[in-house]
Amino acid sequence: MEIREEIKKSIEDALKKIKVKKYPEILLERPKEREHGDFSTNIAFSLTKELKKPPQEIAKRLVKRLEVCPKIIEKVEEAKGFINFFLTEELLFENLIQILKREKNYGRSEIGKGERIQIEMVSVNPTGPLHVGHGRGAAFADTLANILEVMGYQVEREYYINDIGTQMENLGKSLRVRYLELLGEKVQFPEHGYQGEYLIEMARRLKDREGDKHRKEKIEFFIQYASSDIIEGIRKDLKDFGIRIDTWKRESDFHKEGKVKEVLKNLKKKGYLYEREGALWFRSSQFGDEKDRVIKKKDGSLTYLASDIAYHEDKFKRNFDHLIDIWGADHHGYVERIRAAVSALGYSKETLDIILYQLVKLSRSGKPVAMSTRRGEFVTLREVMDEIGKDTSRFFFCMRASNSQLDFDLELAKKESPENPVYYVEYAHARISSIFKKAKEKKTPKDPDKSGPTGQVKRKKIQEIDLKLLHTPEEKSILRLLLLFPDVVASCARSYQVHSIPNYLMELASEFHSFYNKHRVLSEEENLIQARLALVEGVRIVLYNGLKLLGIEAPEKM
RNA sequence: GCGCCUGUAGCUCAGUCUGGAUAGAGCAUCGGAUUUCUAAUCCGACGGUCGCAGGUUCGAAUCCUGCCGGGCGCGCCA
Repeated sequence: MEIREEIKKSIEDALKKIKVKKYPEILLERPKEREHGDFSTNIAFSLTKELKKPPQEIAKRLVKRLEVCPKIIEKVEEAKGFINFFLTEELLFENLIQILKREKNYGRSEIGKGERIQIEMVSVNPTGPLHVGHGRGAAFADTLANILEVMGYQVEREYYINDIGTQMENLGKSLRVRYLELLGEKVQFPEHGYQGEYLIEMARRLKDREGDKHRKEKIEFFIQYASSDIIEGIRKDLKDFGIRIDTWKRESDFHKEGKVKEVLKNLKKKGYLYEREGALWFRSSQFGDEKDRVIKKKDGSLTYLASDIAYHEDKFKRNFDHLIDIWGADHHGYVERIRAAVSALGYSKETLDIILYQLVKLSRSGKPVAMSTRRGEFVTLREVMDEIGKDTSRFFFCMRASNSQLDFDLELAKKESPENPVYYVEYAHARISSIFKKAKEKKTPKDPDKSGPTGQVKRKKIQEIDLKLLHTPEEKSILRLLLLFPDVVASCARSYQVHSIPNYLMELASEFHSFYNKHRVLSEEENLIQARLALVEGVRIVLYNGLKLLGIEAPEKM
């Protein structure tokens, strides 16, 4: 990152020298072709209009005036109007040393400056177990949170529980019916009831434990029983899926504490509420929403919007620097009304970002798996975890951009074959660990420092290792890729995306496997062994750090 | 009907924000590689009118408009 800044600055200096004052932001991209260098800029193209010269000419003039630090840049060239920069070996070696020194901290940065970010994640209604789609949201949110933490933000992960309202009523009614059915009564199933198998099982557990003593119990009992049972299940699912939740907020608390009433009063005072057709409306259309929204129904009960507004106001009052809501795409109709509410309450829209993730299309060996929440037919996160495993599932969930649908083939994910990218990355890590194990065995008692695992590489004083011995194309490729890792993480943090991490790891694993096939680490030549051990240790550290961001274990052997 | 997301190789997708070099991977298919650190690996080949049509531009997968296909949502359900 410092390197990019350094190059940018030198370009700016050169621009000044040729007396160009106005220019767009200088973009450094990573060229597709190796011959085009490590970084390149198209700045000359953007100046053609102003200077009325062809890009080649502008680029040539710039190159002539460019003064770059020779420790970083070995060569600068003009090619078809582009300016290409080639990094020095020295820099690549220095970076490897940094990786070995910083280990788990390689890739970290202080860009976040300790700013506080609150992430609202998962927040599924406790009316049933988490399903695959929620798993994607959870894996995505958790990974993004990890990335932001590594970038120096203080992240608070929060789950908001809608534990009251119509849906809870329906849940309670449904459980009651299932319970009474088990006691042999014939009862009409509620119209909007939850038909899932899990409620029948829940009823059975209740009956097995406590018999028929709840036969005459009021609906509140069943709501209470069902929701706490489900919430416990959700907590356990998330925990086993490696998702950390720092704070659990309950909708009912906002009511109890009078915060919902308070926020309504506030909105009313500002003139953003009005009555029509017996209901109370929020004037959200005034803030960019398509239409106004009901906030209190004709029957006097409040909609979820009311408490959601109170919840968001509560977030603002807790003084976070940024707020991020991560929702399933099926909630996108909700985005504008929440943003409207934020504006209406007088808070900055910029502080709140709402990220939507698209749904998961589940299949098995290419055949789609039908899902319907209404009929209670869905594949739960628990089932996926049991069948596929936490790590593989998390990798798949984070592999695709969040705003495109995710195809998830259960059979493919389960396969331990080349079709499955997860093993490919893990295998690279395991192979490296295995090299170190071997190296340790080779160690002779007379000369314990000659070769060995990480500890030995470090003890031997990294500076003494002759990294210049790493000169093959495969080794160079790896060194260049390692240099990119901090950039990849930073770019994820900027764009609130995570899929570049798995993609990067696959690329790094691929470069490593190529190297491994062509060259031997534990060769005859002691200095070369040391240099290569340092190199693969660098790869191992980066693979480890990347997998860690995804919440995945890095296996020592497979 | 309206709104959001999406359409790139046989399949799954990067690349689109910030327009640039012959459009990249993986899988599948075909052909090869291991007496040596894990073959869950490697090397090579094949494969694309970037949904379609216009427009802007020296230059468009990328920006604009229209159309077509897929997903999701659409006033007192969440």
